[in-house]
Amino acid sequence: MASSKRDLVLTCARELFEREGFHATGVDRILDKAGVAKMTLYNNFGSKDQLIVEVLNQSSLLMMERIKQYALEASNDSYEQILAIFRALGEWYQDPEFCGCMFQAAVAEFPDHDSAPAQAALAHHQRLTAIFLELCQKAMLKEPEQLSRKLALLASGASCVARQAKARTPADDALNIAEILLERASK
Amino acid sequence: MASSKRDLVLTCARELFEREGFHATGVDRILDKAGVAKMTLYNNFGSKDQLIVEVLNQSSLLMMERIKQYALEASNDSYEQILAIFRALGEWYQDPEFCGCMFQAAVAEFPDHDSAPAQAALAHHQRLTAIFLELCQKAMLKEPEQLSRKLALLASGASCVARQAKARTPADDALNIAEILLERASK
DNA sequence: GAATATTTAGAACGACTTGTCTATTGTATT
DNA sequence: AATACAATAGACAAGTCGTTCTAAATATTC
Repeated sequence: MASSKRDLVLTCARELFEREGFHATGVDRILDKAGVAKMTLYNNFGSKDQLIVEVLNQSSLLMMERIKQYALEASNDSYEQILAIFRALGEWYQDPEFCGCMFQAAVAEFPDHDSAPAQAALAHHQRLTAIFLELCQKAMLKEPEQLSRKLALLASGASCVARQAKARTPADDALNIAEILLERASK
Repeated sequence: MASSKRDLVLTCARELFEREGFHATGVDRILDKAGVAKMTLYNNFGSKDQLIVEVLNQSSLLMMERIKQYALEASNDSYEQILAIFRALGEWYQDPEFCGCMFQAAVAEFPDHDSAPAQAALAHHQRLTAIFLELCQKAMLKEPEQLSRKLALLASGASCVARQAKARTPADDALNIAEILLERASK
């Protein structure tokens, strides 16, 4: 299969970028992990920068799918689905593989606002906000735009704190705040 | 003055680290900006890593002083002082010099949890939480520990989102949530 | 003013980086 | 079986990085 090597590189790169950062992860380490020659990487992606962008885009779509699926499995009620997303965050933070949100790392490592990684991170946050917005509207909650922005802010904050403290406490706190916000927006 | 050169390097390094990141900022760029020879840096700090740590520690203390002072100038009431801190965040994000919270960048660029920069960032977050805790206790708010954790989470989340979107909206949203939380904890 | 530190500019070093080139091996497809 | 393509290992170039060293110039102290 032609694309299997490509996907392999993509996956290995994502794991290393997550764990050790983008700049700190050399191309050679990705190659070692993937067991692939250097030219296969450069033939498929052109450059490390482009590989980073593709990893970010793939990760965002993957994460969105997982979030949506998790919400659907948790409940049929949009209100409950929103809370389920925050419970999912708690489980994510408890995962020993968890090393913080990749997109927060991307904006930190590529501070130029116009850089492709920074824009990919912005797009990711907007996608997350859009998911919340859709659920807020379905649940007939008041001021859904502002509320979805707040929920996305809570998720970002929880991920940010969890990266430092490596506990589920931030997710619990965020969930608790989300419950309060939803309750107020429902009556 | 012996320490003036040292402080100059410290300040220039902080500005460059903030704007362009730690790894992306080479030692030579710091020297150019400070107008200082290479050996003055290495005689004063020993290494770039140590310079980073000192920059982080200095920045944290500086930020804490500013926050406390801002709160004191805003009001005599602890309750109002908490809200004033979130209003200060909004002004900070509007500053054209704002490039995101330095400590969030530090944990992203030094993912190793035991690294000195990561620990400095953790200490910074704990200091911020401690300030909130003190104010919550003075204001006689319910469950001050949990509440101060939540407030710190809000501040982190707002900084995180503001770095991407570069607007005061996240600060306004965080302030709004904080108002809700304080109201609930006061009655 | 002499002696002692400090600071300077700049060369040099070794380790690392991304990316390219080449020559060889493996693998499909016809 | 033969041709076309993909992938391999590894050397290589070119550049950047942090760090050290040296020798001259400057500042500080006695």
